[in-house]
This record gives sequence, C-alpha cells and structure tokens, in this order.
Amino acid sequence: MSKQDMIAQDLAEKIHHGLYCPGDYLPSEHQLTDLYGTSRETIRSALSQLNDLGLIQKIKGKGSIVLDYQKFTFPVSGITSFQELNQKLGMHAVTTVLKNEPCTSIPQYFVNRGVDADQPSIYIERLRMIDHEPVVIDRDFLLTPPIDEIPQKVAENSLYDYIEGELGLDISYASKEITVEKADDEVAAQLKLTGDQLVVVVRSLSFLNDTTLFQLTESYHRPDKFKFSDFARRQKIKLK
Amino acid sequence: MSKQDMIAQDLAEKIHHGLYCPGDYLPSEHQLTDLYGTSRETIRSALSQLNDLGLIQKIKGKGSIVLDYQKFTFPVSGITSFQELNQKLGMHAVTTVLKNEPCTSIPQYFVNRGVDADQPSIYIERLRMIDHEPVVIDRDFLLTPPIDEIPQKVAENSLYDYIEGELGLDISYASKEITVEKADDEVAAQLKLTGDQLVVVVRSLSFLNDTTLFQLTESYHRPDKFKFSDFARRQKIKLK
DNA sequence: TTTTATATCCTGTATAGACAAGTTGTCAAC
DNA sequence: GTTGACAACTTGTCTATACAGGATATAAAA
Repeated sequence: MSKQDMIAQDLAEKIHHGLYCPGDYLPSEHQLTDLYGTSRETIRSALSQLNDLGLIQKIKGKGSIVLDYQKFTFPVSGITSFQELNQKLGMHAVTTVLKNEPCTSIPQYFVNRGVDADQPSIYIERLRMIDHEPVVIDRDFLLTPPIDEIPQKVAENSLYDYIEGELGLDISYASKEITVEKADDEVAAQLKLTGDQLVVVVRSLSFLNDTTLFQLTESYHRPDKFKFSDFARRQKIKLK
Repeated sequence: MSKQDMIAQDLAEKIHHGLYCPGDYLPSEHQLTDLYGTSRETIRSALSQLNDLGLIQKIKGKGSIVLDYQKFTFPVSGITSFQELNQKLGMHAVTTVLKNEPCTSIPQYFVNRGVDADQPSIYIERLRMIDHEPVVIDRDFLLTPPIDEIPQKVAENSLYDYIEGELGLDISYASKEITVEKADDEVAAQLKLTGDQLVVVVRSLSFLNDTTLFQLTESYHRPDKFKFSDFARRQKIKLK
C-alpha cells in the first residue's frame, strides 16, 4: 500500500470516527505535509481520492471541507459486493446458494455485448434474504479462465475476497446497467412477486486490471426493496 | 481551461473519432510528453481523467489501452442534464414545461435529508416525450438563493447551460438515489401508467463547488423506458 | 531446447520547487 | 463608515528529476 493510499485511508477513518466533522475544514495541504512527513503532491493525491469518493470537497483558495453525504445515503454504486455491503451496513442478510455448477451458455444480454455465446463459466445462483424475506437473486457467471471453480464455502460468503485474496486477481472496473423488466416465472416465484411481476434488473460486466472480463452478473431485485445510491461529480471534459 | 484538460479533451475526441480504437494502446506517457510539449505529470493528469471516465485502462508496465465500454452503454450516470443526454444520444425528445413558479415547500424526502422545509425555490415541472410518448416527468426545485428565477425559454431548453453560463455558477457534485414506487395519481396520469402504476423515481441533491445546495430534483420515469448505465472502478481505500 | 540473465521499454510513486489564482483579514486612505 | 490596497493564507497547475517495479524481447548460459 502506497503512502498516498495510507494517508487517504487514515483521513477517511478520521472522518468516519468524527475527528473531522461535516462542515469542518481538513488541515491545509501544507499542514498535512508536516503531519504525515511527505511532499505536497502525495497529500494532494490522497485528498483527490477522498474528493472522488465524495468524502470531501476541495475549494480553491479555502481548503478541503468534509461533506455529510455519507451519513444519509451510503454509496451502493461502484463495484461493491453484496457481502461487503452486508458487513458495512450491518444488514444481517442470509445467503442461500441455489446453484454452483459449470455452464457453457451465456444470457443474450451479454452475447449482444460481445461475449462469446459458448464462453465456459461457473454459474452461481444465490438468493439473498433479509428478515426472512427474499430480496435479491444474483446470477453470476464466473468465466473460465481465469476462474476454474468456486468452493461452496466461498459461494456462501464473499466471492470477491476469494478472487482478490486466494486467486490474487486484480478486480478493476465494471460496467453496470439498471432496468425494470417483467420477471420470468422462476424469478417471480423465488422473490414472491405479485401484481405485474416487475423486477429491477442490474446487469454488469466486471473486468480485471488487464482488461480481462471475468464476471457477468444479473441481479434481480424486488422493486419495493431496491435502492441505489450514487455520488457523482460533474465532468470537466465533454464527450460528444 | 488548463493544459491537462485540453489534452484530456483532445485525446477523448481522438478516441471518439476512431483515431485510437478499442484495444489499441495510446502513445506512451513519454511520447505524449513530446507530442504535447508538456511534462509527464501533466500528461498523467490528463490520462487519469480518461481513466476515471472509463475511456481508457492504465496498465502498469504496458501502457494505456482504449476501452470499448462507451460503444455499448453510454454512461447516463454522473451529473448530466436531460438536455445534454438528448443532444449526445440524438433522441429528439420534446420538453413541455408544465409549471414554472415560486414555491415555498419542499418534498418530504429532502426535508428528511436536512433541507429546510420552508426553503424558497422556483418549482419547475416538465414532461419529456419521445416519439409522442411520455417518458419522464422532472420536478425541479431551484433554490433561492442562489437562483431567483428561470426564464421560460431556459426551462424549455437547458437549465444547466443557464446556471453555468448566464449565472456563472460552478456545478460540482450531486447525490442521487434510485427507487421504485407507486406513482401518485397525477404522475400516473401524465405518464399514462397502467397496471400497478409502478414508477422509477430518481431523486437528487445537486451542489455548487462551494458546497451550496442549489437544486432538488425528483424524476419520474416510466419503468419500461428507464435505463441507467454506469461505469465504476473498484475502490482502493475501504470505508468502514 | 530450455532456462537465466539483462537491457529496455512501460507506468507508479514520491520529492522539491515555482508560479497562478481564489479567499480572507488587516490596515490605511478617503 | 466605506473603500481599496495589500499581505498572508489557501488550492490549482506545471515542471524536472529520481527511483521502484511490472512487462517484454533479446542474448547468453545451461
């Protein structure tokens, strides 16, 4: 872990623990330079990370002010596994692994986006329940290679811990799409949907640092239990 | 506009025009240093912007590779106005301004998040239609101050052009939340909803660079017309 | 042929210094 | 009291340099 990461981590924790409160200014970059014994650019890199996360707002000529966004709406955006969210939010969700088997066909959505239709993968289907109510069904396709198999214990817990820890792969980015669709009968039954049987579908393609695609996911959310929070910054450069 | 912004803009356009194609490597940082006649750190800042946007992927020891994410799912995340999307995607949407009037009460959602219940604002309600079909209803509350009034012509076109251009305000960041709810009768009628009358609600609070809140928005989307695309990078620092 | 160095690209990180530009308080001049 | 110049802070940008460490091709050694 680099200096700038450690400083960013340290400041994030201090903000979280209330040492720096929303509305407060952080010490100036010059002061942080002395505090951490590094150069100003290293401090600036750390602050830039916090800025991107929405933890602080940098204001030219004034300083870096702590934002209170986190208090209300925790970001459910980004690449965050269900298990990570579960821990952070203290949700006490229960995961049931419905399927965990090799598979050689991929949903049409992903084929349309250039994935080979016969791409071998491990198919994992999991039901997430909170307070004995079905909330989400995750259908994951873990591509082979780079992933050969998923131990049952891993499927029950954190996929990402296993991929990053055991396999040593470098999860880097994902594209994500949210739509609302009519659920198929299987999903409708599993989520105990009523009425129009509308379900929120989150589909994502996840990539390693070397741009290798390693995971396809379809998440089906009960609409009344679905919430997506995001923090966004206005883009400086315009894409035409 | 700074050097790094101009370089980022220039590279983004070259990628868009196919001068650099998905899968290609950009010239190395050293080569770009010569091309643009700047220092390496300036080049790196520019590349970092493209990296954040998901236009490229930086790989240590190899180079910066152009991603093809943009081709399939254009990011509808971030702070982007409907009018900006309309232009970029060539949607030919038609906007009807239903209301544009001073207002002194704010929806409960925003009050719960700390906004003063009696906060004065300009209330603008707009219906967006594509191919003569109602798609979205936007309910905007533009806070007074910093915004005193919205000319009718502006409400029909781009709010953000006016706020950034005419008023010279510096739009910086927003928090956003997506849920699915039962529509009230007014929205249901305007969007011609059927069945369960479920509607996708996007609520956001938008802020200026100096952390001033200036806009509250409730967007009601017809579920069958709703699509949200996002590009996300895995966070290096962990928020507990 | 296979393996092992090695040179040489690349990006990542860190440092030090300089100047521009926004913000704020002070203090003198009016 | 008000205004305006100024100094002293802040962050933003840019430069130049250095070294670490990953990736890769080539050449030497086994």
